[in-house]
Amino acid sequence: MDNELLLLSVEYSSEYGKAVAKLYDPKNGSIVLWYDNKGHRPYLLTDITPEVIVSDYAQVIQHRGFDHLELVEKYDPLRDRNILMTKVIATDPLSIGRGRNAIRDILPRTWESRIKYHLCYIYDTGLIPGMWYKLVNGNLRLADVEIPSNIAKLVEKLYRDPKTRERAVHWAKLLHAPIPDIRRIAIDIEVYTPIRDRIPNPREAKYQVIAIALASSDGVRKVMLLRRPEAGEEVSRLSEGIDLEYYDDERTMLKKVFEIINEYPLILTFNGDNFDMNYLWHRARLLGLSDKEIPISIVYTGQIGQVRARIDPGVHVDLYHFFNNHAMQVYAFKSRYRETKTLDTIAQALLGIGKIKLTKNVTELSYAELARYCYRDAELTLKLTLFDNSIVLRLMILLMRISKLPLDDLVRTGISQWIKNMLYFEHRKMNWLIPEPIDIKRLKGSTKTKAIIKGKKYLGAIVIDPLPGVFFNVMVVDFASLYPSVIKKWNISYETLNCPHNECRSNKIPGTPHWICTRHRGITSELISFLRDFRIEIYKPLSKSPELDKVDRESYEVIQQALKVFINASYGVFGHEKFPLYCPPAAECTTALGRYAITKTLRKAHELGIDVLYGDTDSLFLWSPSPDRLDELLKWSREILGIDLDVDKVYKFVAFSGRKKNYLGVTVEGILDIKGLVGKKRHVPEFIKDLFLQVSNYMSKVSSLGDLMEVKRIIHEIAKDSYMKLKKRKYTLSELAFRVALTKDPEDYIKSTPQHVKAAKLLERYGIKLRAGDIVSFVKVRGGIGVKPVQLARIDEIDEEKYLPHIETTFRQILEAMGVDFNEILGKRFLESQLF
DNA sequence: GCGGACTGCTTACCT
DNA sequence: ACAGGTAAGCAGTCCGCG
Repeated sequence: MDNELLLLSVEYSSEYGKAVAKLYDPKNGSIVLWYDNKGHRPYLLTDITPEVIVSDYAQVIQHRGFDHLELVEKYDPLRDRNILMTKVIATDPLSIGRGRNAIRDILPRTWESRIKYHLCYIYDTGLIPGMWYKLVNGNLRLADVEIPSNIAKLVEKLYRDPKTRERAVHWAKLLHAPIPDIRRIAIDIEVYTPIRDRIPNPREAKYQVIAIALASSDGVRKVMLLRRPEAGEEVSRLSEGIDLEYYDDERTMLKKVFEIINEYPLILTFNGDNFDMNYLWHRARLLGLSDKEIPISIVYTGQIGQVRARIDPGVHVDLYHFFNNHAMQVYAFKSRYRETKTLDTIAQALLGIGKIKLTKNVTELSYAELARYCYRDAELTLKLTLFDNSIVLRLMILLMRISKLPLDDLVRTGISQWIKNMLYFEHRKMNWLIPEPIDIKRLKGSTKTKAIIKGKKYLGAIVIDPLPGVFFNVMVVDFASLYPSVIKKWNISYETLNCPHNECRSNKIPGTPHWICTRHRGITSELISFLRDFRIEIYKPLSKSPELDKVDRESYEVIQQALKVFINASYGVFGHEKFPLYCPPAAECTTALGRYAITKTLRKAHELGIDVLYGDTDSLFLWSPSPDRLDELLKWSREILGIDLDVDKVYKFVAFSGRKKNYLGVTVEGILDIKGLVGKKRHVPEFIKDLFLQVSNYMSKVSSLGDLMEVKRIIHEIAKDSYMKLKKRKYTLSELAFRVALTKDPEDYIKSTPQHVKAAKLLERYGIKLRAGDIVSFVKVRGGIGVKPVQLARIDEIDEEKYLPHIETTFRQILEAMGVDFNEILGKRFLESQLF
């Protein structure tokens, strides 16, 4: 790895008027800047010929940013033909498409004119963020990557066609290039505020920065403090080994922190875009520092209120955005921090430590207290990238390589941007014209199936009605990555769907009137195939292989996770109207084929005499299938259907309540698996969850029908007990609280006012304002509007009767699975006699 | 004016 | 700013009722 540099980011330097690459040099842990040296310029494409531009659109030529015109040939994937287009080249990105009179707005039709310049530069140069480069004669050259022999063999086996194999090898290199542990520093600031609980406005930056904490991967543990007489005694070092530096002058302190920022390739913050970096920039300006002295620049993105703090020469990684990415929460971190998204909750979930709890305002803290508090935040921010062998940073680098996005863009955008960029990169690589959404819409038509849910665009998956009851020895088989597999096998892509060739029209997708191209391989189909194959055939098995050592298994696991993020969203984006390659009929075909696969398999199972108890989208629950027949079914699926069907789980028993997406099972390993039962839902009161947990524990020990009878008795006991406790007010308010999330701000509920919103509005009268995303804790009370937020309720106001139906449904779901009526266990009469 | 039947809204979940 | 399908509880409305 001599002299190799890792590409972290590509940006447009308005100072130099050209693209600049930011590369990481692991030798000294610093940033190397590289400026474009080929005179690459921003441009757009149009179908207007140069002659007509000159004659009819002279404003283009006269535009202050106009450079020149070129005629280029492009492949138009929607019409399957090569076309000539005019490339209008400008001197700067703004002239192409920002502000009044941009060239984009002069011409009637343009293509590729909304692509950010720095991304356009990546597509044209083929630079891959996250990869290693060498500086050769002033140019960046991709460093070669050695693929381990076991992987190379697998790739060779999977891909026979030489051209495809070459592409596969390229992907393998992306995934296998070494990942360095990048030197980084986390920053957190505290600001003086005269009013308690009021967050200072960074745009005004009216108050002093009183503390700046720094925690770095190379051992910096420091807090810079502004001298304030009221903050008590000056300590130079905290017992935890944190150095404290005192400054009389805020301006000097900021200059010092900027010097430190300048030295690091990666600057980590938690919400630094909106607060810390934003505040520092405005404050530094207010204190008279010049732009040259401030390594931060504030970029207002298109969206209102969305601010981005750029740092030079390093890269600013705001972890708040990354950890709020839905895909990361669901796939990579298994919903370990689903509800709230503060530094405290995320750190608590992933690191096991939270923020320091304050009882006073930061302004009232002593130097030591303030430093400790502030440092903890910086430390947590740093540790979020250090835990599990820097898994978060490793994941980011892999995601950069797959998406081709610079690190700063990657951490701030969601999966649809990642997939978009990956596909755009591929289009440009093959000299394909990137289609405009309107053209896809016009040429591909609309969806033809009817969704079950009102307001949805097309029919989705099938859920088989479960047979209520308890079943022993249940085997769950499922298709490995059903939708991506379908997309691969049936060549689904926006351009292959309803393609312009007459001979393809008969290649219908079952259950739809759509057809798929037989001439060409679809671009999205091929790309998703690679990601799918690499995950399913290579990295997932290897990550579990006992023959490999722990370090290898772990690194394969990260690769597997990174691929999963893309694969799992690969179908959904085509049904998402904001996705620039939005193509709902393509998504419709994918689900149609998913239904086709599951129904065919269901039929085959029947033929083989296997009882199917339940199924959802891509899975079937088989009741005690004989090994021969099971094997035959799996083989049939692979050979005839062409999709891998595998055994996913084996249950000792499963209890189906008769409702869809609602069952409880215990695996042969003794793991309790609960799906969709209310007792598990986040919002139900703690005391009900606890009752449910008690029953679940007994359930997990069940191994015979006799045991089930015992469970019935226990449910009776637990329920009776709970009624008594409820009546005697033995539960605390907190145990009785429902915890429901606001999906919008309270005032935005127009059509109806749900209970949690009523509670939130009551709270508002006491000056506690809840917003979208916050969780409202409320209890049910007698009189008034029937609910009160826990903060305002008293235990004697509780309306016990309103809790009974909730206890009932919780147990009913379990009891109905056992074929027992709830009233049989605890009849209504019992309740009336006992309770009221 | 009141209650049951119904629809619609909202949330949390499943794949 | 990935998708659709399902369960549950409550809000709001309609309708019939001398």
